[in-house]
Amino acid sequence: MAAKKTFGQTIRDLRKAMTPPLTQRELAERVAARMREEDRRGFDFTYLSKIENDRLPPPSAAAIIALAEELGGDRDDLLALADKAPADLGSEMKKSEGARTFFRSAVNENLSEEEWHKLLDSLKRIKNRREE
Amino acid sequence: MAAKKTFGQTIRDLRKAMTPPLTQRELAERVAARMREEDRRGFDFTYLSKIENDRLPPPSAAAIIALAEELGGDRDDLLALADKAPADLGSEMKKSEGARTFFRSAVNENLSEEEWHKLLDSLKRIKNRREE
DNA sequence: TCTCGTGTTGACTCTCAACTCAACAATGGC
DNA sequence: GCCATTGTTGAGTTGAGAGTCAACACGAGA
Repeated sequence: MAAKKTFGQTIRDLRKAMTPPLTQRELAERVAARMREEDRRGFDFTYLSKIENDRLPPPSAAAIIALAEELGGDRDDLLALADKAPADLGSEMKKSEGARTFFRSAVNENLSEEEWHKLLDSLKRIKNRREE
Repeated sequence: MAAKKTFGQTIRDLRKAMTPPLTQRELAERVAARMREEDRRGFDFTYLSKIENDRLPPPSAAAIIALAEELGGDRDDLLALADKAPADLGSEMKKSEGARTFFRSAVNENLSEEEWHKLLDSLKRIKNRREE
């Protein structure tokens, strides 16, 4: 099994794999432009440099999503690499009573990996039903 | 349907319903004692006062749990009232790859209340299957 | 009336995440 | 050799969350 790439390495590889390759300045500029529409935070190329070298932890979820969009990477994969799950949970839980109830029950049940997998299947079925 | 009590009102009512009723100073002191074992933060009675009057948002999850324990309230109910994720959700996410994957997908799908409800049904079915 | 216990308030502090800024180093074309 | 582009680094900033502290208000009893 190949050693898992770090978040920073992954971003750097994606950036260089673009045609044409982007510089840190270009990428950071584009990500910043995307982010300013949704969020109030910026994204400086020097920050990107540190992230690519894993000298700082991965950026905010908003920044990761903007990166994924600019680089054509998979947004979920990048979020997972950055271990950002609990952050997004908060906002979803605020919006949705159903989400709160569900997660409280799920955690209380102490599910196994297999059972989480079954739930994921249920989710996929719900999603497909919607798209029909 | 009775109007939902705020977090602050709920805490105040629980505090006064104790036998004997606690003062803000007493309760805050006990909560602080409990918290210092787990956490590094304190809990001042003037902070409690503001919380009971809903002049500040509910405290940290650790403080809410300590409050629930001192007051004999239901910990998950209080957490839900405060719009906080269940306390152990964070650790659940760290432990379980399946939980992370499921959660990421669920949040990205932006589910409706009804869809969350369907998921809860799936969860119940899984749980029942286990108990047979 | 004094003061004790209890509750309230405004201003301040502390910490952390998520960045920004100024300066400098390395590399490659001219 | 010069300088333009690209990347790196340490120090500093900013905003939000989670409280703390000093001071004051108010009613009940001695």
